[in-house]
Amino acid sequence: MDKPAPAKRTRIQREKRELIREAALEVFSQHGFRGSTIDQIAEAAGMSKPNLLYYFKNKEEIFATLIRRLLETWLAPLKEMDEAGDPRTEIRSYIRRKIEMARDYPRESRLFANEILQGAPRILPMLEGELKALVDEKATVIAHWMHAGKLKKADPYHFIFAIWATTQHYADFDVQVRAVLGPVRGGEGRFEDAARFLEGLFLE
Amino acid sequence: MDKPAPAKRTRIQREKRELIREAALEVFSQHGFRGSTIDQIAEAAGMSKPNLLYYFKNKEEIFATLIRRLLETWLAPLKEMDEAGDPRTEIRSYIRRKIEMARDYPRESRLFANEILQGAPRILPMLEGELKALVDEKATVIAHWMHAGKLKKADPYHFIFAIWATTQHYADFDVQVRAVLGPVRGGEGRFEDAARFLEGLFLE
DNA sequence: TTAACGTTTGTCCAAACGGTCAAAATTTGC
DNA sequence: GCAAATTTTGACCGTTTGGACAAACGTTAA
Repeated sequence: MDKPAPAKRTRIQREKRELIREAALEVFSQHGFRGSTIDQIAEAAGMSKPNLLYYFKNKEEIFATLIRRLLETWLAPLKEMDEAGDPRTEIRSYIRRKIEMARDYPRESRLFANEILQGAPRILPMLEGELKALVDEKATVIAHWMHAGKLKKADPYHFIFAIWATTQHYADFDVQVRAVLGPVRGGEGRFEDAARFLEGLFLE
Repeated sequence: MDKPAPAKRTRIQREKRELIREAALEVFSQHGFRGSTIDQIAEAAGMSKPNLLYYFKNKEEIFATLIRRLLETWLAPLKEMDEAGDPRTEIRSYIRRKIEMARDYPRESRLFANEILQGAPRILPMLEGELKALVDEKATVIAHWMHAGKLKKADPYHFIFAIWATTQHYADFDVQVRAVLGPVRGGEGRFEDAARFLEGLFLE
């Protein structure tokens, strides 16, 4: 009789919850939190609203689990940046991974952008905690690389911001990018073009 | 007895409409279109909902006038880029202007970002028309500068995208930037730091 | 077979929302 | 000073929305 509150989930619960998350990602990333309705998500997941609410307590909770998972995905590429590796190779790989994410997971990128735009009401603590700590660490690494003459000297924090901004731009502002590039240059190749351009920009 | 449909507006109408636009910018830029209510805007403007609706037919129309004005502001800095000027000076000025806009008009930037994120439902034609035309023109100018050896060679379209992305990042992702930089480096000086970094990035 | 448990649905509700309207209050032009 | 025009307000309406609930349906394992 209990709602699925504890972690002991049945097979159906695991499947349906995943189905709902997928549908919610689709809807939330297109319309934002307040712009999305439970009905829309339920329909996208192929079930009725009360049925959906059997699996998630409320709209907020669906969004919360989505954001929680998103942050993992989001921090992963930066975490992989290895102090022991070759600086230029590491930066190049990081840019590549970020551009691939913009291409393959644009919905996640937009969801994240949406949340930050609204002032990050639900993830501010994580930005000030986990994210800041990670960036502090990697900024130090980058600073060392620059000091050793392996990279052009610059502010490592703004260097990271610039990589974030430029790569995510191709997911978040995709409509604008395609509108400006037109049907020819705005085709599938645009991500490869972008990657090449960004490598040149950030690595001389 | 007529609603303010024609252009002949009274003093009060001009003042109140401006007041509403200001309030609407505040609210829309924080919550997006669907996340904002007429009541919120009315309260921010210090008037009742029916009173607000005396000046604007509906929510959509408030948003429309805001977006229309926004696009002017938005294209202005790029328009000012002068083929006859010194390339490096022109680019530097453009970056400066964009960073100043991120600092002084973050609400406009967020409103714009919000609209694009949702797929630009209301301004797609303008992106494909006016904006594309302007970028095409300026990309040609930049390409000439690069060809003449005045700037490092790169794809001029992605060059422009990168300037947009990095500068607007400081308005749209301000919360994140401040969270990561912390209270010390995240103070007022962050825009100046950003400007210096970006000049270095884009001009060698 | 059947009892217990898990899942799904139809119905319903209260609050929030966009927007209308007529009447009251105020301002303006003569 | 007054009539006409403009501005403001309170009350109201239909719709959408998030969410509750009990009843019905399905599954599983003793």
